[in-house]
Amino acid sequence: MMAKNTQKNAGKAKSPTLEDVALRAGLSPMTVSRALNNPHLVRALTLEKVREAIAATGYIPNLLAGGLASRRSKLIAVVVPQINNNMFVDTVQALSDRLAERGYHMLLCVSGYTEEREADIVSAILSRRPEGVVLTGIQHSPRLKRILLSSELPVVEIWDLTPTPLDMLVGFSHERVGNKIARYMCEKGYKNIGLIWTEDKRAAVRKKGVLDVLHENKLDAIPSVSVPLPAALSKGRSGLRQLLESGHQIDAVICSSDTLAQGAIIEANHRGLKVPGDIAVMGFGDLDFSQHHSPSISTVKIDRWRVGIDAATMLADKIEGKESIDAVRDIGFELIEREST
Amino acid sequence: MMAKNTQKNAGKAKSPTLEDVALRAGLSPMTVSRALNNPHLVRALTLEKVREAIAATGYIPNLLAGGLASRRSKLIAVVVPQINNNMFVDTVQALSDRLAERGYHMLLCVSGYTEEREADIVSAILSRRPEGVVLTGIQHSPRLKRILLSSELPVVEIWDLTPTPLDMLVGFSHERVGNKIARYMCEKGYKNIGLIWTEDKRAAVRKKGVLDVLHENKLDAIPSVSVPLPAALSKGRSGLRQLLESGHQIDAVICSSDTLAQGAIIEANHRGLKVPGDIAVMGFGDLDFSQHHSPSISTVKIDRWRVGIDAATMLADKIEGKESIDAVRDIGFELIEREST
DNA sequence: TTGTAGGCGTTATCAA
DNA sequence: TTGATAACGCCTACAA
Repeated sequence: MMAKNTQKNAGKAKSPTLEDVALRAGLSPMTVSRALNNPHLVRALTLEKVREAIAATGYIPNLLAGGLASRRSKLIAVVVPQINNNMFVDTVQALSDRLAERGYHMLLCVSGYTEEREADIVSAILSRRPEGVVLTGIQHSPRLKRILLSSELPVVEIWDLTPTPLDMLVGFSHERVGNKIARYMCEKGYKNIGLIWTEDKRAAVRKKGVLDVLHENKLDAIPSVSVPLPAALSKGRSGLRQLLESGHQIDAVICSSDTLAQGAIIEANHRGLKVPGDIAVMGFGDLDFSQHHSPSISTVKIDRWRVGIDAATMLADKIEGKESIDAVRDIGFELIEREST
Repeated sequence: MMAKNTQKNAGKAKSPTLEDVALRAGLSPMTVSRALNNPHLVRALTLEKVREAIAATGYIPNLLAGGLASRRSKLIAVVVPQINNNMFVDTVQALSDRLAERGYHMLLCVSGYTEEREADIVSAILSRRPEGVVLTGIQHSPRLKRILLSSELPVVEIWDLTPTPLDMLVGFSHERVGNKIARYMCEKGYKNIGLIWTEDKRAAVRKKGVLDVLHENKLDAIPSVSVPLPAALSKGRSGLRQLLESGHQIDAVICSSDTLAQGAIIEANHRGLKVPGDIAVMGFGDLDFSQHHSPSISTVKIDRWRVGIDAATMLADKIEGKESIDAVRDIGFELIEREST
């Protein structure tokens, strides 16, 4: 297959361009471009020639050039604190899938849990000229807010709720989740409740929601163990151990995630304590295993998939000028009672 | 802040360009570009002027333009069958981290488990002109191989092993994993072994590795339950149930993943069977929970993090002309004996 | 150490 | 329905 390169760079086999295709098809580059991007503006026969020429040359469009000229990168930046987190990962996958359907590619960035790093990462990623940004949470550094606002990019914040998002939002109220869990535990009659909690901000809001309601119900001085991120089964075990060995009487523990809850249950069983007979365990997240664990784990279910789908859809719609009705979407949550409580 | 736009587009506030920065700094665009990309070629005072002008204009480089001109996109395409898989997700995170350190961004694509879709996705992503590609596994469609080979891009295949990779590779031998597991189980004296296995290709190779050795040891007609992807705790439970109810005598089960193993253990306990007393359980992957489960789960550990780190490093090195010694890196694996066997 | 000229591969725009 | 022309914003190569 002879390379039909222009004279100048006879050496390096550069990948074929629109011009190469046009030459081969006996058309102008513009017509080929049109055939690719607006086929309905091109005669069927021409389309056919273009198809043939593309196949023959092995042409692959250059979206760097295309994006530069059209000012449409078809790129969405997605920023999450970490990928290897059971809660986020389903959302990311949903985002990726739906964005692909809509013709966008996903640039995935990991920000860790500090606002400064998030700001650095987003400002770096803006040089790719993404057409939209997905941010996790509603807490961002002032610098990041400024950059994003002045960029006028569509932004979706996910996994939290506020009446005043940067732009759009899909999430739920962590405080209300906490309230609901606490109310439920009180109604079940638990009197000596302990907490095993990770240290991130959203979890802290859920904790506040829990404590507020417990206090309303005259339950004070709630023993609480704080464990570092990431939430892991081992920390659920050590958390319960600490709680029990602190000398408090405990008839129930509320955990900031199902993973911790699973750890607590395993530790309880290991010590010969029955769940929920001797000690009840409540989780959060409704992870895959919670339903099928033994005992099955009471928890709060978040539609993680929907968060991703909605975020991608809202973004794509806004980019394409289809203004959707709601800029703030509360997807709610559902408390699921199972065997562990 | 007056916009110093050129006359033509007085309307839309376009984001500032190198030229805007240059004007403000009283320099040429080229010098500003140099200050950004090769600061050591620029006088300190000039550098300072540039910094000031960038801050004042709020300049954000345009990597679409930069990439087009320099033919360096600083983009790496990463293709995995699914993100929400406990095995891949750590590797992806490691990839993302290390690539960021090296100055690359990650374009993450989900291919599912079919070769055709993988080929479609990669050929689409090539239009972003990535400088390297990470592919999961060593099975690819002929079309994809052709495209990749003719693109002359650095490619790293991960999570499997072959003496003849497309380009570079970091992984391990699934067959040898299977061999080792089977040998171990035989040495422990288990005679009535059942299998609970998912259906993906790499798992199938491990299964073959297991069966080969079992047959060598005169263990034939191994009862085996096949479960659909994704591996989930529930399928471990139902898998064991099927195995037990099929009428076979079972003193041990080997599972294609720790998640299935955990499910099997839970099901066993649920039925009043002791693990490993009545039935031993072997997993694969050494997931987070395996060590802290009760009983702790015997498994094979893969350094998932290292796969990502190495893949990113090999790619970056190759792109930057630092040829590394080994194009094929076998990271091996480690059988970890724990309580469940 | 800095600047000039030209081109990277595509698309918007307008003309034919 | 197709084509010519001029950007898009930056960098390579070379000149000063």
